[in-house]
Amino acid sequence: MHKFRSHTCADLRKDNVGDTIRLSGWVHRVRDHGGILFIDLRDHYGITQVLADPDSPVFAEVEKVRSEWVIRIDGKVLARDESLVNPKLPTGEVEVFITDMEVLGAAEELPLMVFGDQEYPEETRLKYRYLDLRRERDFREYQTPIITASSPEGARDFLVPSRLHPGKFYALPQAPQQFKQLLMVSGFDKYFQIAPCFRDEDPRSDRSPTDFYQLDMEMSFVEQQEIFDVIGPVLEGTFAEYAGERKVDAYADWPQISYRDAALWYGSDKPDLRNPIKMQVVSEHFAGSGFAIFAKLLEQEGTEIRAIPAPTGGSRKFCDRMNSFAQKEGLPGMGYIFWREGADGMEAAGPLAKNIGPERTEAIRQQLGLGVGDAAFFLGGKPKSFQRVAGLARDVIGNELGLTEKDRFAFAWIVDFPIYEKDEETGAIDFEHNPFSMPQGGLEALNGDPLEVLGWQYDLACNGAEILSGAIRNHKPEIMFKAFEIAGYGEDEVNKRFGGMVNAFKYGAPPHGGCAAGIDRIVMLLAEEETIREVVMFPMNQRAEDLMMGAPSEPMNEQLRELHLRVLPQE
RNA sequence: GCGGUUGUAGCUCAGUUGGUUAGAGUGCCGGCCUGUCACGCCGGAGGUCGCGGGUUCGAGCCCCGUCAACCGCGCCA
Repeated sequence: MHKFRSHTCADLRKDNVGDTIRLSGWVHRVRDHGGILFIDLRDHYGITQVLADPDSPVFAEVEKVRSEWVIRIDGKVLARDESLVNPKLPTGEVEVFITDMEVLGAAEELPLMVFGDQEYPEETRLKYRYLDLRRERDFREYQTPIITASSPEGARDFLVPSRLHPGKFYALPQAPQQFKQLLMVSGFDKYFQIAPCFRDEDPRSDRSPTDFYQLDMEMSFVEQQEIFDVIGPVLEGTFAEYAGERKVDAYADWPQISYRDAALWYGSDKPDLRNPIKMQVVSEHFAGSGFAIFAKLLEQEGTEIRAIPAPTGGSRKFCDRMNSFAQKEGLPGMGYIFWREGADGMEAAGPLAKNIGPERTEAIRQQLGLGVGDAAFFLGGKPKSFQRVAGLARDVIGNELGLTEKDRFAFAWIVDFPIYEKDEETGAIDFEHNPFSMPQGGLEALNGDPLEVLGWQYDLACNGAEILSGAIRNHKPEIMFKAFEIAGYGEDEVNKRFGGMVNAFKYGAPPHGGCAAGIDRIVMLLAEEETIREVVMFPMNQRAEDLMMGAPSEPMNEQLRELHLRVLPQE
């Protein structure tokens, strides 16, 4: 017989009754009745109830077993009496009478219970990840990080010192970006990879601090829409596969929204379209009105008043709560109007309505299409100053009023991103996203106002998260040099940083484009988890530390000597 | 780098207005129990209240500092 098992803990059925078998696994749960003792024995595949009584030659040893010990048992498969069948277990019609037992691995008192639904703080779960992982089942695929080569992408590199070239460093690739573009230049036409990406940036709850995976693809001789038509159905199918009862919007219905419109309507470049609220510009109703704060504001250049309609939000309590929400987020406040049933029919309430008078208030109501029981919130200033908070407020309003649909995956392509942005403090022009995108209008467009130039560049948003981004690439060296020049990088600098790729473009590069989807983030959405750590096998904590392995750690002196490195003491 | 929240038994948590010996559940140890499947019943052990300082007759609770975890901003596809 096999040293550890003849069957897994999910195998045994009525057909096996009478068989002598061998199982190995973890002690999931012990129920000791004195004269009879039950153990739920667990392995990766399932659970089988095994038992012993004083007739078993190893009864005394079985009594000593505790949770999470690893044991091997030999025994005889018995049918359970009909009244004793456990319908919760696939193996519930049988049980195994223990005739021999070996302790393969005892366990100390556990810092974290594998059994049950008790929740544990993340620090505990990460430090004892191997125990935490025992609590989950049904894994189908495993991934571990793979270190490959280097490629600058805009984020901070992870550096790896070179032993053979003292003073030089490798870097881990932030994305396979340049390599896949080089493959297009080679003529391979279509490429995909599930690619590890390494970035040394400060963590967020939805962003792994060191490495993550992308479903990466690239195609030659295509335009933006063709890329959508390839990756869209793949993602729709992927979501549908794992969505269960939840609704997945059909690819054909995914809207394409310009970056500018997304900012205006949703206050975000990754809008959650499960929420039906769409913001609108209502400046005209406040210009020269009796509400001095907004009226004065509008005299400055580049300012706007925007409204967030809130159907069914028409109570003072709710409106005040949203106002203090805005204040908590650092704005002076958020004005509001709400409409209620008055003595002579509908009346508008709230301080704003009094200030601007009934005619302007009514014009706003009509523009926003609101009625009795509804409310609207107003934010003013330069859009950049309040847009983010407006987007957050839209989320909160949608959720609190129950307007945002649950159990649905809603997608939106965000297109027409500007290529450049202006630094508010220094006034310098820099790339808004990565520098590899083709400007709409080509070289000619770069001769005008850089801030007006849009790129063939796009994201895909799902339920308020960015799950994919991509572009038609800039494959023409002369356009590339010009694009970098506008951002303040000379030819030398471009050659130094992206020389390999720019050089390749000189030898017959096809037009090409592609995208990369964030796999970890997609899994996070499907699993409805709030943090990326829940869907990563061995995650780092919020400070980019591996609590289980104790990484990062100090190197040994000999390692440093070999690498010709010396560590400077911290300031 | 900045801001917020949290830190009490192995683990998850409660702890009132500052007042006697800091509690519960679970786990652990001992006893009882032959049909449980979150088994049940009885008993017991287990505490640097994150750490340091201060206020007070008296601090888990108030104040200051510090450390750690998490969340957010800056940063970043």
